[in-house]
Amino acid sequence: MTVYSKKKSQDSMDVISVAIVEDNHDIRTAMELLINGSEGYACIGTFNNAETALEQIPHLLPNVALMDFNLPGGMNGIECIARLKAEFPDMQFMMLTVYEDDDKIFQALEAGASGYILKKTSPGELLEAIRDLHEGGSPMSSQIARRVVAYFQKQAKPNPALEALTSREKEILDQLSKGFLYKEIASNLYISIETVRRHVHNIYEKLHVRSRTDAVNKYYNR
Amino acid sequence: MTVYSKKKSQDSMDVISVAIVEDNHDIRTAMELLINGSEGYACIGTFNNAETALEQIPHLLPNVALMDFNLPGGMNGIECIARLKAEFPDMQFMMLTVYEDDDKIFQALEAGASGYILKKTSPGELLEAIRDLHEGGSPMSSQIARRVVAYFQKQAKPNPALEALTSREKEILDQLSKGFLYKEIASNLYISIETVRRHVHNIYEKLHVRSRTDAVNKYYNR
DNA sequence: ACTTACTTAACACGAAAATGTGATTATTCG
DNA sequence: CGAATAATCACATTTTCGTGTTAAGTAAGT
Repeated sequence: MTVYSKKKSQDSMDVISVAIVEDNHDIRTAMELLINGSEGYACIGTFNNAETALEQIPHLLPNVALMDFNLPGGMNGIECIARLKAEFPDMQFMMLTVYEDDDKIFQALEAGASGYILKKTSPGELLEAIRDLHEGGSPMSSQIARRVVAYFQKQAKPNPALEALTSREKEILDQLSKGFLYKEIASNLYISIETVRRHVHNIYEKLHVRSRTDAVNKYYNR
Repeated sequence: MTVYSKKKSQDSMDVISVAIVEDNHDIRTAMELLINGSEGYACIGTFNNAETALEQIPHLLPNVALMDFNLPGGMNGIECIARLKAEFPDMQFMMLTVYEDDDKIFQALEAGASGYILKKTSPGELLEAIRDLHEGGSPMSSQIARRVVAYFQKQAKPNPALEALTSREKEILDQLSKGFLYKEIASNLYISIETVRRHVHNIYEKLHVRSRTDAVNKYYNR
């Protein structure tokens, strides 16, 4: 579990205000004590459920909010982050959980969490991660980072079926994907609409689809 | 905050073989000396350009390749990674550069780099990053991680125009995006095809589009 | 010189989609 | 309780799309 921090930031030692949303009493109290016992950090609020947090945090306006995933009641930490982030885009959220699976990670990041660390993280590293987050970093273990990177790489590689298309066909497909009518494509590429039809037909055959939408979906790897 | 689990390689101290692709002679030699001088690491090849690396690395098969961005000759480090990764998916690539801008980062990750660290990284951290990479992590500074996360979040936020759609309309749009015919949508949702037609019509009006493809493009925020 | 593949083009037919207009139930909300 | 919104169904017309078939000119490679 390594977090490389760009700068250790002893310079501007302004106090970072922190809120904690965590249902487990022991963990919550331990974190509160840790944060309040460390210079440069202040825990200004703790909550054991999302609903209360959602109500109080807008008044407290902490710099950083630590969020557990599982919370009692109808709302989980992800949803709680999403709502708060929508209203306070500058507030920084750190997901603090035991889950390491892709779904949870991506959901959290999409909801607006910028940091994602595991509960087994040491007190020292937690403090460092909080500061890191506050200063514009995205603290996460390199294991977590790998998941995110893998997602990137998966997204990047195009459907190999597209390679079977000729350059002209790719051009046509690109026009199709942009929603142009056949006659528009024909006029854009200075060819007859019948030729467009033929190309489209060949494209559909090669991609094994029977409609524009399916072809475009393959084009975008969905 | 209980368990302290430092993922140092306590288990098998197998030697990690490393190749270096870097045109600057001083940096290259310094890294080579660092790696060969450290237990558990072996530098089995160094190259000052992409072409030679592309030719030799397939014979050396290092565990990890450190890649500079700027290289003399026609090929840069990104392209070099892309080609090698395509042939050797298990080989791990670390981008080692001075650039911190989004484009370079994303390009490197898409090409297949799993680690991305800056040249100013300390020798100790470099070694740690190499081992980390070899063990399945994605070492990167939290600043770099933030860029990646930001990309995620940007991708996530849906087109606000979609909010104007009713839940039923969103449901229809989702079916449209999957390429279903009207009659298939009708049967999937247990409604008449005429109702589907009507919903589609309303959707198009709200999204200001005139075709399925345009609607789907808006749905996917394109 | 002879394939093979790509691009271009035309015509016809039926299926599907888009447009326009109208109308009947639920549901929600002040 | 009314009013607004959402969801449902219907019919007619026009346009676009998908498919089948045929074929000529070009470029690349054996």
